[in-house]
Amino acid sequence: MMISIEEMAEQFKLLGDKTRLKMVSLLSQQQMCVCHLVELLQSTQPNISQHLRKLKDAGLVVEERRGQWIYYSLSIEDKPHLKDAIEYLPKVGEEEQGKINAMMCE
Amino acid sequence: MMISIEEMAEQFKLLGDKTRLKMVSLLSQQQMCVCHLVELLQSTQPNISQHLRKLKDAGLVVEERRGQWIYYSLSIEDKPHLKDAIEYLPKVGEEEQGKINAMMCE
DNA sequence: TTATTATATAATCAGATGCTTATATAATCA
DNA sequence: TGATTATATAAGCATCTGATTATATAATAA
Repeated sequence: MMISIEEMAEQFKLLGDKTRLKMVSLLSQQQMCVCHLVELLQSTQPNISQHLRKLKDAGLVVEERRGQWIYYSLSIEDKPHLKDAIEYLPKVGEEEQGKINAMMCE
Repeated sequence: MMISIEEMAEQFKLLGDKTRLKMVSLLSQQQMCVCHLVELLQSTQPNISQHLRKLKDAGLVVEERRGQWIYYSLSIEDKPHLKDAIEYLPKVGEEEQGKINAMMCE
């Protein structure tokens, strides 16, 4: 089934917010829980949760609970139009990557 | 110069509206003047003009006057992240293509 | 010149959007 | 059990956005 132009517009709209696009960029490198995104994006937990909800409703991310934490990961294997675009997103800098590594090892 | 994530978000936001995405889809096949888009999208002239203005401000389209008409065409050769995504846009159907051909020959 | 056609711009407005604050739910720990 | 931690949801609000209507500008035709 071919994707409709309306559905594609909805997906682009989700990427059209810099907070969400940054989230997608981070999740394209590795799965993360909400608290990781809150810290990396210097935002609030409800704000990140609400953005994740929108991404999840559109099928762009999937969640997986592990104890208290819920890990989110990108789900775009079946969305080539997004996959290509996301590959052009700037990668995180060294400093930020350091923060990510530190968080992931805790 | 690498494109920033903010700039990419701005561009995705422009594609995140179904009227504009349809315009981009049509312009990806051939250049058109405002009146063509108005007819094909069954919209009003000011509405189409204002969407074109936003696309132009972001550098996604360029204009070229020919007499009374101003032809717009897509300008994404230098934007690979958009180019790939746009190639996945559904192509117009036979009926619509017929309308386009008829308009272009007048 | 005046009338017509094509396009742009401005003003308005209803509805959508993103963020904050407060609260609820769920898992874990003591 | 109660306390803590992680996450989700709901309400409120200021801002943004897309569409309409009215008007302005520019090119062409009579």
